[in-house]
Amino acid sequence: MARKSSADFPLRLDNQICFAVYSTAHAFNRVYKPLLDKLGLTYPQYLVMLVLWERDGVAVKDIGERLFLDSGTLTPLLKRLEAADLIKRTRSTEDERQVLIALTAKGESLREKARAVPQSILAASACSVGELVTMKNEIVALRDRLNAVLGE
Amino acid sequence: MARKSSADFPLRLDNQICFAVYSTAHAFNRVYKPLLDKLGLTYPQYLVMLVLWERDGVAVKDIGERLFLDSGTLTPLLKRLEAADLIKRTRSTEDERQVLIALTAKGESLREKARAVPQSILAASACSVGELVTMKNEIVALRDRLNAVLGE
DNA sequence: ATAATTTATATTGCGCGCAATCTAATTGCG
DNA sequence: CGCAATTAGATTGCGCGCAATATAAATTAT
Repeated sequence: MARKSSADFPLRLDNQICFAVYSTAHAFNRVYKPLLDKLGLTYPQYLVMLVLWERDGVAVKDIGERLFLDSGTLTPLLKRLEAADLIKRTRSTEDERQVLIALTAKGESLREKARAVPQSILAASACSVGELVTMKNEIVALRDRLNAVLGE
Repeated sequence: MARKSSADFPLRLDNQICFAVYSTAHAFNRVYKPLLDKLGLTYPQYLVMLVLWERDGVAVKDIGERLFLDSGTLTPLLKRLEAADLIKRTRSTEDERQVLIALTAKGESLREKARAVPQSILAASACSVGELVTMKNEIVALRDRLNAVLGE
C-alpha cells in the first residue's frame, strides 16, 4: 500500500503552494519594510521606481503591464510618488489618453540609496544566488502559466 | 571573461525573486477569484476556513499564527465570516481574553463545495503534483528563513 | 494580595489590489 | 467622413495587511 502523499489531502493548508507563495510574499514584505522605510517607499512604490530606474518616461500602462497592476492601483500610488517629488506625471501630447511618468532629480538620486536593498534581502534569504535564481525562474514560469490561463 | 549573471544587476526587476513571488501571489489570487466567488469567500477568508476545516474551535491567535496574520486583519475578517453565518465567535470562559472560532452548520457544509477548488488550481498551474510539491517546499523553506530573520 | 508585566483581541488609519464604472481620446470600419 | 468600438486613465467602493494604540484579562513579581 502506497504512502499517503500530500495530493491525498488537497484541502490541507500546508499542502497548498498558493499559501506558500502568499505567506512568502508577506514575509518578503516584512523584511523589506524597514529597508524601504529609509527610502520613504512602500514595496509597490519601490517596484514602480525599479521600473523607472530601468526606463524613464514610460506610460502608466507600461508600468502596469510590467508589474501586473491596473490604473485603479497605480493612479493613486503615482500621485503619492508625485506628492513626494519622486516623479512627474504629464499627459502625452502625441496621445492625450496617456500619462507619462518621469523621474525627478530626487527620484533619480534615490537610486543610489536603493542599491543597498538587494544585498540586505539576499542576506535575509540565507540562500545562495544560484539557488535563488533557480527558484525565481521556476516561480516565474508558474506565474506565467497561471496568467496564461487567465488570458483565455 | 565570465558572462554577466543576474547577480550583476541587483536592481533589475526581473532579477528579483521577491517580485516573482509577489506577482505570482497576485496571479494565484486572480485564478482563485472566480472559484471562490462561487463559495462567497475571498482568498484570505478561504484560508481561515481551511484552518477551521482542519481544526474547529480554535482561538483567533491560533489562526493568526497559522496564517501569519494579526488581529488587525483577522478581527474584521472574522466578523464578516460571522455575518455570512459561516462561523460563530464566542469568548472563552477559561480565558476571557480569547475569542474562540467555531464553524456553523453552513460553514461545515461549505467544505464539500470547496473540494473542487484545489483541482482547478492544479489544472491552472499546468504542472505535475510532484513539481508543485518540490517548489512548495523550497518556497516554504525560504519563507521560514525570512521569518527567522524577522524574529531576531 | 497588590502592583507590574504580559497576553489576546479590538480599533483606527493608511496604502494597496481589484472590480465596476466613467470620461475622453484614438482607432477602425463602412 | 462619421459613427462604433477600443483604449488610457481616473474614480469609487470594498477587503485585506499592518503599524500603532487601546482595553481588559491573565500572569508574574514583590
